[in-house]
Amino acid sequence: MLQIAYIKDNKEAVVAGLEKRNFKDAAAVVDNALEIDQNRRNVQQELDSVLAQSNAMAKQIGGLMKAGKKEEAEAAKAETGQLKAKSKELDEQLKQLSSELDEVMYTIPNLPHSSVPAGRTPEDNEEVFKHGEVPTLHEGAKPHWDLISYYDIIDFDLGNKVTGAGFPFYKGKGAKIQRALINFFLNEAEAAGYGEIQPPIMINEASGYGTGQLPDKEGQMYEATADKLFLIPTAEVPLTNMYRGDIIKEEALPIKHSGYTPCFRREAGSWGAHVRGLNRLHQFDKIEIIQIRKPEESYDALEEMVAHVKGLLEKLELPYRILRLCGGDMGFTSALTYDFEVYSAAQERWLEVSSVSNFENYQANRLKLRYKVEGKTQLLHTLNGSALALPRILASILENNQTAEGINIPKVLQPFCGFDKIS
RNA sequence: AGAGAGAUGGCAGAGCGGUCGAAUGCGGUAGUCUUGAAAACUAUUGACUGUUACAGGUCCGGGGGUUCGAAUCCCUCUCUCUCUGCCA
Repeated sequence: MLQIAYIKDNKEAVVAGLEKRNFKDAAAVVDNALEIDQNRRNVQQELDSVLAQSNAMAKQIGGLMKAGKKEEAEAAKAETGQLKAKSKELDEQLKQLSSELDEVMYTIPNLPHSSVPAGRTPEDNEEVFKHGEVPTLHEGAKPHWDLISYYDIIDFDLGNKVTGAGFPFYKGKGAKIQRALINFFLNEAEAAGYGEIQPPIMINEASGYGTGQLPDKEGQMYEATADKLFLIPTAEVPLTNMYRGDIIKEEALPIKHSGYTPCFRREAGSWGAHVRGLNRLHQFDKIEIIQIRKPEESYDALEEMVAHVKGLLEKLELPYRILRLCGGDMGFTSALTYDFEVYSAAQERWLEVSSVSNFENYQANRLKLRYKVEGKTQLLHTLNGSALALPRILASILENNQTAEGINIPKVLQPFCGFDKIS
């Protein structure tokens, strides 16, 4: 979340930033937060002075007891009753105000970076880069959902039977190409300096709050209610929460990790042609990369991550474009997001395969993730990106590389697969 | 899953109702000595909040209670360890 002190000092910029995001009633929400904060501080100060008084009294009584002056001690005791009542009352007010402030602060999204275009919908996103040729497909080319059943490599019906919609089985060469993609992506990440992590795929509530899935988006996660654990929607959650509450030593920076995990998303309320086949699943595999950076380095790190993802797509020989998301389309916690989209030739549309974001200190503030500069603790910046999510990559490989004789496997994947064609 | 023990500063570990934000050791930082390093010695070394600055306040796993006063007593939750059971 944002820091209230920052809002206090930069009120106008904050309101302007929120408006760029089309955040409703920005000025009123900000004013409300500042007012609650002011009240909170007033109560805090009053409470502090009451506590200071009773601490002093208690010490005095202690001294008197030691000196054996029983009567004086008893007299002093009698005086403390009022202070006690007062502090209890103030303490309750303080708790009330603090939780009110938290509630408001949790509803305020991150401020967009200056380069973020204004806008409301995906149409307002700005295309900043494009690469590769859209292939011309042979007569009778099919979308991937037809290809996978024709070649019997991914089975949705079986998934329906055993689990439910959106939980497919990968079979034979389908399973092998998954494994190949995972290895390829992890190796590439390792080579780019991202230390490989295999994190848990369930997280507790505190972690959900840390990266911003909670308190708002619990409906997006599968929950194991008996233990109050959640299946992760992305490896970002465990990878970033590794450092929750930490004060990082400066020499340990930058921190760079990769992690492969299955990801689970309930995707409540999505259906239709655009979510057919591999386009949207409840369980899918993804390699995530994250960075934890000093504030002044975070935008260079973002570019570095963008370059990494570009490299992956180019090695896979997929046509892609990069969008800078507009204020209205950006995630709640992000300051700047680049989406990567791969062209899917048979569906004749762009599919989002990666989202690379700088959260600046928005997540770090919730996480209390800091480092020390010249003796002072300062919030770090967190970044993450998909590198990459498998299903749509697989969809476009299948669609773009299909021929009348079968589907060609991209060269870089062949050593991992052990075959060069699905036929 | 059952029984027992425990949770204290970066780490180890004392404290078990009053001046304890917390002994001591290790580690870290700075200095003295040294050509340099090591050793030794000296000093310093937690976080949060707050103030222009000082002051003040909070934090000894989390939450609640008893008390004038709690790291210390009570309740509760969570976690860890040991033994037994089960198990990839």
